Amino acid sequence: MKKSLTPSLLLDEQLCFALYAASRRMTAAYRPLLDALELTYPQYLVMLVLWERDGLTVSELGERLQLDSGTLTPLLKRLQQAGLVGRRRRQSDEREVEISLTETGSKLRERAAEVPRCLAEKLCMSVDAFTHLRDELKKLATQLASPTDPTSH
Amino acid sequence: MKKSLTPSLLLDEQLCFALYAASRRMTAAYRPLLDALELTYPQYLVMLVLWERDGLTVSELGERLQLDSGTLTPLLKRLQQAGLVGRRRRQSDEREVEISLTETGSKLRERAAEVPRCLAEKLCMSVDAFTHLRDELKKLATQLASPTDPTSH
DNA sequence: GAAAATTATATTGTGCACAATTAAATTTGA
DNA sequence: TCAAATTTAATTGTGCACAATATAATTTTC
Repeated sequence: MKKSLTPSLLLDEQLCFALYAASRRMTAAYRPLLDALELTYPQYLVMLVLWERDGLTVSELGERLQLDSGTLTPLLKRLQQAGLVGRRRRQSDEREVEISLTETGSKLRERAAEVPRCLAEKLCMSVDAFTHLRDELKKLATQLASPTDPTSH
Repeated sequence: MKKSLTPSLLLDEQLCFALYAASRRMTAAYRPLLDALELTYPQYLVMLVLWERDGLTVSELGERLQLDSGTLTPLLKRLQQAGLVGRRRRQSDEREVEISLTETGSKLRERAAEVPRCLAEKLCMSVDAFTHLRDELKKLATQLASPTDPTSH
């Protein structure tokens, strides 16, 4: 069984494309469920973070989700427009903008609780396979995030 | 060792977020390499397809990459602007637009050959691990693409 | 305590993604 | 044959991503 050591340019052999395609499929699978909550997928992720810990700043949210202010600022303004979050400058440091759940935003969590359940059903995966794949992806992301280290060969 | 059977809303437990974050990291890892070729990541994917088989229509490219014409049309116009591809209506069916590599586009393949090599180096993964993760992601995408089947429980 | 450096968010611009609609060419079928 | 249905791209509009820059507040340093 030959294993190529010279990485090819064939689309179907690329890890990057499998990842890219799977990620878009995942977002598409969430879409009908999130439509019911009137959330986009990235907005849903922001809400997940806030449901865990309310009152984070924009940069704290960005650190958690690995998104910058150019993405988050307009997204958060849309969530504010939708009445799900409030935004106000911190007294202690006026540069920071604190994002807080409104009562509506807080209550949305109950309706969101079934979203992961619906997805899990669609996945038809064992808990072990789910956990393993998730952790492999986390390792991959960590590896990709590390600056190229020329000492490692 | 307890394994939760009730899917949680915690960000770090989500497969979807691990996938989303890893995919963006992967694109970010390609960016410096593709900048040298003056290609974006989706443009690179289109080139991979064309290097395998030239003269595909827009919809054939879309089928391969799972992208629609709203994404591909402007992207292909930019590749045309960059002198990498040509676009012309087919004589046999004027509805179809055939995308063909220019000589410049064709030659770019040689410079692109080192891109997967650079990435492979950064990944620090065995060929087996690489192949396994890639195939797991393909299976995941397939599973997510299937219409929800209520008979499956 | 004021200038310089740093930090945090916002703004601008480009390029995807994708839904929805439109337009044009081709195929089908009564 | 010719009207209806289908197919294929293109267009339009919204919402991310992210680089680059701007703006404003705070901290540091002298």
